[in-house]
Amino acid sequence: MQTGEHRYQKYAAEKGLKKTHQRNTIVKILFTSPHKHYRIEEILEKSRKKDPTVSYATVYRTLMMLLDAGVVSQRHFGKGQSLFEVISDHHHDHMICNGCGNIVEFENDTIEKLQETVAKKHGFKLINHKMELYGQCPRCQK
Amino acid sequence: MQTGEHRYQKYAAEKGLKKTHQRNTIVKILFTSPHKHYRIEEILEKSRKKDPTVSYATVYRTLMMLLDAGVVSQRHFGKGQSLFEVISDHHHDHMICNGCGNIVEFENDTIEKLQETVAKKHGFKLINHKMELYGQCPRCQK
DNA sequence: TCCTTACTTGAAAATGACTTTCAAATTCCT
DNA sequence: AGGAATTTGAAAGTCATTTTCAAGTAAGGA
Repeated sequence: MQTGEHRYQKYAAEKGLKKTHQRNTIVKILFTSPHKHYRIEEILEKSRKKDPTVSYATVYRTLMMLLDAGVVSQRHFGKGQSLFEVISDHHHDHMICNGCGNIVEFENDTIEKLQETVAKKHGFKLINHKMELYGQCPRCQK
Repeated sequence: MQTGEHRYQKYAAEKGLKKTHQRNTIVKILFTSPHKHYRIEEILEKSRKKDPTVSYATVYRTLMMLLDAGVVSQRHFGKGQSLFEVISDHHHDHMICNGCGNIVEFENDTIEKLQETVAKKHGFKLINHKMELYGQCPRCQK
């Protein structure tokens, strides 16, 4: 199995990317707290605590690079900014609370299989999918 | 069963909306060719053929009104402009071709039920969901 | 029909979230 | 150290909406 860090290193070597303090800082932040959905601004803030010279543009560019490297994925839940998350080994979908915005990850193999079935029925070759459930979390139901 | 036209009329009456030529034109276009996914620009063009005074702002505002009235829904497939479609009586999800951008609608009750199960397992009250399958349509696979 | 008031409209300016540009600063190979 | 190739931050540019505002209509009453 390959970790995201691993994949990033390989990608950087292949592309001949130079090691810069800013990029290291940003990447490290992503890898040391995975399983979270970050806005660009959030990553920028965290990065600046370690290296005040990091700019929005560099966070943005680093994220684009990591997307291309297949290390992170980008999501748009509802409106507003998009969120980035480090891709882990297990695929999952999201359930979002309309109230507090909290995001729960889940996986359901049966649904995955049915999606494949639906695609086949229409002659599609399924590449990827997006499934988001919106509702009220237990706390926000009161 | 209530048609979209019906729901719009009711909403307009409740809100005391005035009948204007522009709004009538826009709404009629939506209702006379349902089951399609329109960009704002597309609706604007079609409207202008019937009434050249229709502006982008009015199409936009009419769409927002219809969204609020529960007559149309708004979608963002990938990047770019969002699409609007008249809500029909049967719920459905979408399968989009990465090649030609063609959109196929489908429904799958089993998946719907499983989504409900997932939500319940996490204590969520499910309000709505988004499911999009991306892939290659038969034609684009060659 | 004529008023009056509230609702609408079109054009243009404003907004929000990215994206790209460009000159200055770094990295890294020799 | 020297120099070419990358990177960077700040600022300008894009794109798709969203809002503003002054002028233009419906619609209910006089």
